[in-house]
Amino acid sequence: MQITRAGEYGVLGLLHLARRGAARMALIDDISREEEIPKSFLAKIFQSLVKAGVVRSYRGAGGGFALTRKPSEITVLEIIEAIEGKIALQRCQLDVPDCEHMEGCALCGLFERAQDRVRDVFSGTTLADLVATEATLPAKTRHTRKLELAALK
Amino acid sequence: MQITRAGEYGVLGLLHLARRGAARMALIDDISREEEIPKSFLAKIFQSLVKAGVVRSYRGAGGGFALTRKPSEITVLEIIEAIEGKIALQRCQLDVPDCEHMEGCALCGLFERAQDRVRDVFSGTTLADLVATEATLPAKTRHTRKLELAALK
DNA sequence: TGATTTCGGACTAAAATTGTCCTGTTGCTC
DNA sequence: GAGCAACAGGACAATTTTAGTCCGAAATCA
Repeated sequence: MQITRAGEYGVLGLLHLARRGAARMALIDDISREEEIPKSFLAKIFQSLVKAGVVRSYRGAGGGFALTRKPSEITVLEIIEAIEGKIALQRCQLDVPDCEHMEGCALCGLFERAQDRVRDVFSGTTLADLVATEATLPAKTRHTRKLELAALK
Repeated sequence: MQITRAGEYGVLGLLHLARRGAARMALIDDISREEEIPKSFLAKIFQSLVKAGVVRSYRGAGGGFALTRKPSEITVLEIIEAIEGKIALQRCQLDVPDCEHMEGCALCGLFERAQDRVRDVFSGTTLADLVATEATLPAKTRHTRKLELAALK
């Protein structure tokens, strides 16, 4: 299992929330429009994040989503695993023992080490870190970036 | 892109060659039987490895495959990337600029760091290392392992 | 020549990804 | 409590990727 769009969109959506300050609410509709993520797909993704306790949802008029914690207390690992399940480079590494390789499985050990490095990186990065990084980068809108890419082709 | 069976089978196949000593040849047919990998799939995988210069092929009667270098000079990274292309956690990281995220793409930077850690692990491990690791592990045949797993269910 | 073995491309089935859609359910406000 | 606003959740569908299969051709050896 790798990082799919679902995971990417999830981080992007939460990043949106993190940017607008602590407990401010936002509508799925607004997030999807501003981040250019398909609305119904994002809605589905946020359901997982609610279940995982990363965001709270408020129904009804005036509702929306808000982070349950400070951005500095939410790691990227937590977000991605809430959406995609445990990160695994290989089926070897999944919960249920499902690997039936050769002797003792030297390969599984290797995959496990690689995967642990990935988890290290993701667990060591919070939403607050990403927001801070953004601030140091040239602020291009996603739309501008798209135009640039189109021009390259 | 993650590690698929193709990559796994490739490493397993080469490991088989590495175990039987330096330049000894082996038939696809034997490797596939002993490692329990579908033959025509493995054949296809080995074609990529030939192209990448990791193994040499000899056609005709008495032919087969042999490593072109010592197992200690062949890294797992090289094998996997020969088969699956460059390892990338996300389309962001692929050759062609294909990412069109928001401002400056803090996420892409993060994915890149994670992916670099994976490549570190794989480029730091050679076939010889894997063979050595196997020697320290309880030698179970793949078949035995399968039976154990079946018993767990 | 004939047996053996890889080469390479076309093809296919199954699974995962990436969505859409529709029918709730909840909660707010008048 | 009527009606609207917003999320919840399941069924469904299109596309892409994975995981192979198959077969004819080319090379090599005896």
